[in-house]
Amino acid sequence: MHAPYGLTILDNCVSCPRRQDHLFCNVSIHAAQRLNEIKSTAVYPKGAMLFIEGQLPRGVFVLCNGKVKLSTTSREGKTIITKISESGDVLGLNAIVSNRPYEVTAEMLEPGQANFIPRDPLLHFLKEFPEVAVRVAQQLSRNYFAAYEEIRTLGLAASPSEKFAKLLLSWSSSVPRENGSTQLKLTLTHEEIGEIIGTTRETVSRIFSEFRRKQLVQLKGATLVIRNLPALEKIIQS
Amino acid sequence: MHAPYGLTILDNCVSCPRRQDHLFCNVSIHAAQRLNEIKSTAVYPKGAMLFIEGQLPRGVFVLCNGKVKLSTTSREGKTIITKISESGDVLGLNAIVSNRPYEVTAEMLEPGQANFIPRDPLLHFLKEFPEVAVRVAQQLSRNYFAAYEEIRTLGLAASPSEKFAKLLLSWSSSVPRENGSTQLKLTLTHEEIGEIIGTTRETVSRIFSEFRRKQLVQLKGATLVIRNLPALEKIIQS
DNA sequence: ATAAACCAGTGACTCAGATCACACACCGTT
DNA sequence: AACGGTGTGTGATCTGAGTCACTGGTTTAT
Repeated sequence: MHAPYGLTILDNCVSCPRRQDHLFCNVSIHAAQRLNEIKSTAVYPKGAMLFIEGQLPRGVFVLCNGKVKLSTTSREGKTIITKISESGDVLGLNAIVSNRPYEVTAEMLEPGQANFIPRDPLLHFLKEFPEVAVRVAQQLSRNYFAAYEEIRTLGLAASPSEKFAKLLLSWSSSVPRENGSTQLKLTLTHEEIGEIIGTTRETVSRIFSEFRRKQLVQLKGATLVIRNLPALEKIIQS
Repeated sequence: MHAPYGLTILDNCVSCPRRQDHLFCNVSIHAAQRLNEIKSTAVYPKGAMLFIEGQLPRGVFVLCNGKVKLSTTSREGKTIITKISESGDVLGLNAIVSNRPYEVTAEMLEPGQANFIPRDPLLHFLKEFPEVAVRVAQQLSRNYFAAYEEIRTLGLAASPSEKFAKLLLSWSSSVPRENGSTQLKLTLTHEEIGEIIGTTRETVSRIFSEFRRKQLVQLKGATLVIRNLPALEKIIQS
């Protein structure tokens, strides 16, 4: 266990600019102390599985840094990625609240640190701090809306191009824009992008080529420059 | 207002066999009394809209009888049906909890009665009865899992045939089975079935024909007889 | 009773995207 | 340097399901 035990959830989060939004990173001092008692911190390597679809829920993971891929796989081996989680996200919450098996697999996309809170202490904690329980309910509701958005995308969006444009825009909205174009690190493979928007690797490759040809995006090494936001918006129009 | 005001939520639900499962139909006597004070009951005709996608949330509807179609529509006019709600379901809960616009449109598929609980009194009620609030959280979690199931169906299921088979099986699971075949009233049009499984009216028609040809199902008037459950299961296999 | 809507079924045609099959670039290993 | 592994780019081909068009049946309105 070479994890930095000196750090606490509070400590971790003090420096985080989005702390206010984070379910377990912005609670009363008493609640935070309690959380520190029941949590355990660990660093996970790239590729580590925090939990696997179908497992009985052991607890939740609060991601401190790094990215996590949430995915589900059919019997035939087809995989869809439902979300790329970032720091501050609470993983496995739905499974804990309703005591059902994890509905997704959570895999570290890059090395990172996470706090684990076991099921029973967590439920006990929520009874002790009802104000946090309310925020849990709101988080569940937010999860629902995210899932709902995905249903709309899968069920209503027409072509892979549209979905890809939508994905690029959702990425660009999380980074600052500078005179109409945004820049971001592209960490996913075409295969993974395909699993997000529900198409094949080849199709992603082709759409990508097409977007570059049309000067909508530009690729410099691993850095993706989105040069024409309006044109992407126009592709979506839904 | 020709609604049967004499009935209360409690009264309505006493005779309901699935009452135990229903969020607001199985609460303490005190909570029930409080609910009766803040609810109002009405009967809605077929085609009535309880609420519409995008509206600010006014409150929740507890469905007493009848069926309700929950759907969402894209700008281009394509519609998907996300759920057919039945008696006991609470509609609009997510919108109330997170105070966002209704994410779906709720339309009566057949005439029926519903209790309306306005937003503010409901939130107040939940503070007054935390044990009900916990059940609300669990209901939200259940809603999430239902949405998640839909994502899996839309994202992983391959062909319309598979999805239709899946739908038939989900229908058949809610009615008793008699020596391997189940019977149910078919109330939806092919168009609506298409909006559930994400395909066109014509394709539904063709798949339906195919299933009849293969003796998987049989149609007697508005009664659908599912004769070969195992074969349908085999079509899904995901 | 008749018209007007709506619903169901089926053929013919088309095309977007899945599938298959390569070629090539890049990177850490031995 | 040669190697296997992984990711990317693009042609060629195939096919499932969307679209269009029409028929006939059934329910609702006037």
